[in-house]
Amino acid sequence: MQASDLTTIKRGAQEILVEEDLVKKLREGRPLRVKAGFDPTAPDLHLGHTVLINKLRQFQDLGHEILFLIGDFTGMIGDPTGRNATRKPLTRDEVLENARTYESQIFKILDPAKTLVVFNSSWMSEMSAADLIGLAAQHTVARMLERDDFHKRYTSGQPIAIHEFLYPLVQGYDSVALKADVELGGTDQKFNLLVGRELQKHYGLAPQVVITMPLLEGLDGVNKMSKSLGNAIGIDEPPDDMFGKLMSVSDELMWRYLELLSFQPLSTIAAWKREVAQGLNPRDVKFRLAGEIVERFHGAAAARRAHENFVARFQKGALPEDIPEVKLTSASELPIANLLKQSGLVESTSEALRLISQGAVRIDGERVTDRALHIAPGSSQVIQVGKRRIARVSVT
RNA sequence: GGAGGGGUUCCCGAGCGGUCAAAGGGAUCAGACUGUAAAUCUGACGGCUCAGCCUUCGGAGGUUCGAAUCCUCCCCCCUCCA
Repeated sequence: MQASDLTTIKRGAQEILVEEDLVKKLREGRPLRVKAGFDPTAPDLHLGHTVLINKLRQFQDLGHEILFLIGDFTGMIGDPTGRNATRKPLTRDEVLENARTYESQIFKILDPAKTLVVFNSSWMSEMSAADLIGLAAQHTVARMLERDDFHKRYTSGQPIAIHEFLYPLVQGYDSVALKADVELGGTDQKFNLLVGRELQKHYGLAPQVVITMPLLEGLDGVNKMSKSLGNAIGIDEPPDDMFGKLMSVSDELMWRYLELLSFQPLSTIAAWKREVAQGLNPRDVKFRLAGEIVERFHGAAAARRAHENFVARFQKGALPEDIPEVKLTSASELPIANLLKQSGLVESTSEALRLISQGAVRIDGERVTDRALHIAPGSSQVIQVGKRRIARVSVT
């Protein structure tokens, strides 16, 4: 083991439990079995998820073996206490379909040759009721209640279904079945990851090292990145959107993104920090960040084009290259507010009128000031609403 | 099974008979500025055939000139006791 290996592993990690164990395992000089578990639900990965995947990638680069575990067993049972009552158990086919989607997404970061995708149903569905009860006997209710969310729910009187206690045990048992040396997870997974350690000891294995990764903040810089909060950057997003969203990250948050998302060495990032302190525009560092990330998911050419488009559009105010075309039909003259709504540029005529009075609407570059403006059929023009909504609208 | 508390506009959360399309905060959007879709400041933020009108405060009825606010029934969530 090289001293630098440990530095690489520690980068960005929230916690390593227990670091001495990790050092010991690394010293053995064999490829370690590094596990990370994922839901079998339809993956729609965003950059927040890639923090963990990047860490897996670093392990690969150091010669270790990745066990990409898909938790299909629990997914196929379904979780009746889930907030969403309509949440249905997934079928075998859906799980396989989702697994394929995972692969297509994660292999933009991971090396397929060093990644083993495994399903926990392959050992869990073999388990008998007696085995399961035996597994459950390895843990006590009091210890389960130590988990923060269980504790909160219990003390505030919210229900906890029995099977919810089983989920951490199943996840922990996965580590037993896989003989994992290391397991990675988000900080929110700490408890479950530690259960894996306990269970491995019970089953006579060396306990895995637990590494927790921080949850990446979303574009707002406050909440964790999540699709439902609308502050996420999806890894399948078009290059221009991805680039623009990364540019919209605040100057402070940019450094966090660099630490957790960039593959640039920490020494390089430190050098950039010094440059900014000496007067370099933080925007230019953000360009580097945005360029690297877009390149990772879309390739170098797309990254270059996204950069050029961004400069043209937001620094020079040019129109984007691909303006969506909208065709409307109308027998008579169309009030501007209705035209905006029908073209999908705004959600309601009320919003349209509001935006016009705020000076946000432009037709062929000319600001619209007349709320009552009518557009005659047979015309075609480029309409902008704010900086980012734009369409070529023709009325026939 | 018994006793309480609560369901308000995207979210949190005020309001408790008229002045309520409903305070305040968050999110979002726009404008200004700029170094960028950073930061900051200002404004907007239910819908419509838009200086007017229509529909919202868990659901259905009712009282009243007038209800998010009062009454009745119903649905849902939570707490305590059993």
